[in-house]
Amino acid sequence: MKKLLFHEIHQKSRLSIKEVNEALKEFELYSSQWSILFCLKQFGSMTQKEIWQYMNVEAPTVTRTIVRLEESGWIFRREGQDKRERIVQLSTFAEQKMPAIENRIRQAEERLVSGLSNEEQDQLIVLLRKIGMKSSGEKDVKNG
Amino acid sequence: MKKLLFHEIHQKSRLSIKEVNEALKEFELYSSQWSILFCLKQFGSMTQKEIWQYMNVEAPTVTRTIVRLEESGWIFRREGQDKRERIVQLSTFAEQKMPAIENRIRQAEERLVSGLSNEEQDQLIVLLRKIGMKSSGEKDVKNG
DNA sequence: GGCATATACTTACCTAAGTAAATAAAATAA
DNA sequence: TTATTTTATTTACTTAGGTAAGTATATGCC
Repeated sequence: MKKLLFHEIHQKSRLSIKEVNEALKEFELYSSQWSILFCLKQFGSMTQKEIWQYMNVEAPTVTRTIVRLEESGWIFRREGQDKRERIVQLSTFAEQKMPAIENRIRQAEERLVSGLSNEEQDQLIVLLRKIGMKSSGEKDVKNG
Repeated sequence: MKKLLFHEIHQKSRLSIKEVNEALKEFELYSSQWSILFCLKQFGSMTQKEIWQYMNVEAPTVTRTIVRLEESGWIFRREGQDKRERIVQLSTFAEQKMPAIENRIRQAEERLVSGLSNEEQDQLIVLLRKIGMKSSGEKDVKNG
C-alpha cells in the first residue's frame, strides 16, 4: 500500500520540532518563538502582518507568540505611522543571545540531517519548496 | 543567510494539514483522525500502543483522537487478553466510507505535489525518510 | 502469597496552529 | 462631512501535539 507523502512530512515535522524544542530548553524558548526571533534577526523590525505573511501562519498565531516574547523580554513593540499596526523589534538582550541560540539550533539540525549528504540536503530543500506550487497556470484557491 | 531545513518542513507540514483538513470537511473528519483511520485500514485491529508507536506520536495524543472517533462512530474499542490494553477497530460505517475518503485525500495530495515529477516525488520520500536517521543503519520501528 | 516494578492507558495542563468574530484605525464612497 | 468598507490586530474557541503524573492491570522477585 502506497504511503502518503502528507504523513511523511507530518512525522518529520513533529520530529524536528521536538528536537528544536529540546535544543531551546536551555534558553527557555519554544520553537515557534524561535521562528519569530530568527525572522526578526534576518529582516530587522517588522510589523506583525509582515511576520505572519513571511512565516505562512495566521495572524492570531503570531499575536499569541509575540505577546509571550514581549512578556519575557525578547522583543518589544511600538506603534507605526499607521496606528493599527504594531512594529516588532528584537530587544538588545535578544540581539546578544541570538548567535548562541542559532548555533545551538544548527547543531540540532545537523543531527537531524546527519543521514543525508550535503547534496541530498540541498536536493531536499529544492523538492520541499516545490510542494504546493502549481505546475502550470492553475487557478488559485483563494476565492473558493 | 542560509534558511533552516526545519522551517521548510514545518511550513510544508502546516500547508499539507490545511489542505487535508479542507478535503476532509465533507466527511466531518480532521487530519489526525484520518491518520488513525488510515492506519487501521492498513493493519486491521490494533492496540492503542501499536497505533501511537507506528504514528510516532505520544500515547495521550492517540487517546484523545480515538475518543472522538469512537464518539462519532468511526471506530470502537474492545478489551484484549491483557485487560490493560484496548484494541481499536474500524466500524462498518468507517469501512464503507474509507475508499471515498482515501480517494479524496489522494486528490488533495496530488494538488500539493503537482509541481513535482513522479521521480521527484519518489526522491522526496526517500530523502524525508533519512531525516532523523543516523548515517550508520538504524532500525525502523514498524514498517508495513 | 505479597510487595515492588513495569506496562497500557488516561487525565491535567502546556505550546502551536487554525477559524470566526470583535475592535480600532484607515481608506474610500456618497 | 458622514457613512461604508477595508485592514491590522486581538479575543474566543477548536484541533493537535507534547510532558508529567495518576490509575489499573501484569509481571517478577522474595
